[in-house]
Amino acid sequence: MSTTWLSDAEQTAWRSFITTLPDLTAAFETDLARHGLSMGDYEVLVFLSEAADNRMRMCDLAGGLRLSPSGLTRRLDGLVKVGWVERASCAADRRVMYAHLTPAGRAKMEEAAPDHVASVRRHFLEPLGTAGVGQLGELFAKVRDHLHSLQPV
Amino acid sequence: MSTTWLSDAEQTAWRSFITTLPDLTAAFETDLARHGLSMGDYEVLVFLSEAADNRMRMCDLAGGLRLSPSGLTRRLDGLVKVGWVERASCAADRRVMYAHLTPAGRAKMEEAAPDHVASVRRHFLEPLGTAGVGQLGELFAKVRDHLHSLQPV
DNA sequence: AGCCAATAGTTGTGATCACAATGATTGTGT
DNA sequence: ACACAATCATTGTGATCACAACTATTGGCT
Repeated sequence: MSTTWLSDAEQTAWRSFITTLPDLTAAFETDLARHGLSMGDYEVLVFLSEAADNRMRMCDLAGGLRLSPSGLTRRLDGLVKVGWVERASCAADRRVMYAHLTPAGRAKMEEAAPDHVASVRRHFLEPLGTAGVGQLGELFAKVRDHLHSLQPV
Repeated sequence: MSTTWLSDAEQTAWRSFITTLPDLTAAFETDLARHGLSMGDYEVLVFLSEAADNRMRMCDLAGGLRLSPSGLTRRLDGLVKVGWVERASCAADRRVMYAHLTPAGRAKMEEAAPDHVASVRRHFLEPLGTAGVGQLGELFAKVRDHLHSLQPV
């Protein structure tokens, strides 16, 4: 039925989703803060650590992180200041700046990653259960595909 | 298995979840912006419209919205400025300020709500399918209960 | 070659939010 | 009655982010 309102089942599902999200991300942020990292910082390190040569162009990184160009510029400022990332210009295209993970950045990343994984497991995956994890993956894959089909990247 | 890393199934589930979320909320924000509302504003109106006498104490509202007291104060400033909410002091306890939904605020809320519901349905519930909606509700209810059992409100 | 649109990154500005400090009021314990 | 802790809301300050404007560079088109 496609009325203007939600059915009871839809209502409870939507509410449990939308009310749980802030608490869930707050739990992740709190756990990561013990390493002096925000989730935003951590995700930058993850992207760079998985990239070829531990570096990415700013625009690609911004796209992957769903950050605006200016947002990434300022986020990187912080990471550069503490020495986990450095900027490197590109000889082939002088418009381009690379964000490059430093050894210190990689060390910080490897220090924090196990705790973060444990945090995700403890606050999220574990309560879902093995079957629930599989369901969750399928559900959000559907949502993602639907979003991308409407608003192609 | 509780290793330091995620299994493939966990990995794909977690990634599809964490990468879809920003796009999903962006879709909701975009749709709501057609009414001049942010999701934050909209949720304030929802809470007040469902409260007794269309009003709530600031501290209760902040708790419900998962906002800090200062965050709510500033968010309310904006809503008061456009006339959708007004502040009212409490005779019984003069520390307390009520946030009170105005008729204009209720009208704005009733104008935007059907579109927002349609947005939620279109971007989220519909791709999930009927069975998926039920699964989602159960999954996040488990996560919520787990979070609250660890960090009681 | 030369013009011009497209791309890459930064900076100015304003919005949103949290933390800490402050002021005002309430309630509790003695 | 009175002191003191707790509660409620706001303000000062700083962090994060997006949008718009800007500079620099590149690549396509004539």
